[in-house]
Amino acid sequence: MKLSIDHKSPVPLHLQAETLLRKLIESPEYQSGKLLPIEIELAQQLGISRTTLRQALNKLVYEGLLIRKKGVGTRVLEQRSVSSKSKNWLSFSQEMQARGIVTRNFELHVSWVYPDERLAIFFGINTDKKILKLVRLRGKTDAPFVYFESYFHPNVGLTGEEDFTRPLYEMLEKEHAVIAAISKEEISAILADKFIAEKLEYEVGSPVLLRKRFVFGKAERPIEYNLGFYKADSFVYTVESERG
Amino acid sequence: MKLSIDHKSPVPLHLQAETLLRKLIESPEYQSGKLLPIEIELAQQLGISRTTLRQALNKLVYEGLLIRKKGVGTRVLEQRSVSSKSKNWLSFSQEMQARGIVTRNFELHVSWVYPDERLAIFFGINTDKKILKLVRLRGKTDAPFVYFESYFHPNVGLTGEEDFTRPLYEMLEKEHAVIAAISKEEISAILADKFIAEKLEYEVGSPVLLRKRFVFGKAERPIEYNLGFYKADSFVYTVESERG
DNA sequence: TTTTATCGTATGTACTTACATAATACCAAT
DNA sequence: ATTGGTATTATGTAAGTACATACGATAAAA
Repeated sequence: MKLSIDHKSPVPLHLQAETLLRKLIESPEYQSGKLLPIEIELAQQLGISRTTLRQALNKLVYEGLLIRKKGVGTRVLEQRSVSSKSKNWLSFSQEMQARGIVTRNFELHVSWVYPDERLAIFFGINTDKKILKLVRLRGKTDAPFVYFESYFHPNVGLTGEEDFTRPLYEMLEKEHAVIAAISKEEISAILADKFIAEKLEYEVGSPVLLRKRFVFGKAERPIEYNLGFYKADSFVYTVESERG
Repeated sequence: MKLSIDHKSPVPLHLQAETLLRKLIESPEYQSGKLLPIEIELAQQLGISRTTLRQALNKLVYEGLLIRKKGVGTRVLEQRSVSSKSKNWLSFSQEMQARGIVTRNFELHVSWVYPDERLAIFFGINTDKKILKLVRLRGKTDAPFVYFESYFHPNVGLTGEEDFTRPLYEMLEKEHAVIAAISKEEISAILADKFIAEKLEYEVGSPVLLRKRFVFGKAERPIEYNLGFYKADSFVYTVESERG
């Protein structure tokens, strides 16, 4: 495999090295356990210093993709792969439909807001760039059980005039050619504060399942950040996993 | 705060710097958002080079504990809680070990009990057949954060005299030729009752993440039912999924 | 008062050099 | 065949230097 780095590129050398290393890691040759090229040789081959290369290597080692041994070399860490039923993760409406639950929107609000710092970091934008915020209160026909706040990366191209009653990712795909490919979620338990209690017709201090979802398109580009506040008595999150 | 590094120590300077930085990160002074000492000054103060200090800083930034801005400085990002990835589901000890979290058992009880009806159904046995119940209170070295109750199918062959301080599924595999192949989990939010609050050194009514795990061996034969009650302020459940 | 330009600050990138250390290979001695 | 010593190999640690760049503060201009 021809390895090269573009010294004229504005992309920092250590980041290009990282990208290249990730490709090596993915190749069957190194997946099999063969040692990667030694640091000195690879650095020379790429025309960068060993320090710069190690900067990239350090990150991959820390990420658990590579393992190094003094006097031996570097190789790809064997990873046990696991298939998970959450592989076909869905938008809310698709999820509820799959469970046979008829739902409806109680509230829907679209607005443009400045992201806070954490959100700006996730999207890789400045805090002075407005982004689209979508608020929905949803539930079964008789009562709401989840309050959503979604924020979208500007590059998704949403105008605010889209039909948000449709399944979200279906609409993104059809109208904006944006594919929601990866979802990373954090599930935690909190207590309903006054605001959430009011929205969910719930008591202050009652248990709420907070579901933070980071949605990425192709090439792990962030497209959506989604918060879901679920009445705990109306919602259980399920996950099924298998050992590789 | 007096900052110092032992230049005579066998511990690498960058690791000592990392440890020190973690203490700074934990202190209320910097938790509030105040900028850390600038790199040049801190390096000089510690008697190490800026490069060595940056090695430690890089790790903490990558870990999401710190955020840096050119021309501005470095400060603490909101500290992330303990999380679990279902992608590689593991026993508790393996999970924590993978995260570099040192844990210990605060309590461990083994007993034989009659299953209730739901449990009997899950195991496919009668309610008059005693099963092994394992109770553990676990956490970081300073305080517990999760209370476990586990029940095992009689066919697993547990005697009650096993070493339950070892990683559970490893022990099952080695001593009973039982492979934990599939895990199905239900995550929900509840409030700490008197019993759980007492165990977790928590306040009654505080949020708790309840994690019910159904573990199956080969051919989907049930082998374990596990309840985990996690202090919500100490635990976030994470899931990563990809569209098929 | 607002806008623009400039400057200072602190981090980011990159390199070179030097030495330490763990693992392995090889060879000699038994 | 086994054991112990040595050399080689590749990573690990550390320092110092130089310059680039983003951010915020300040002053000048409009």
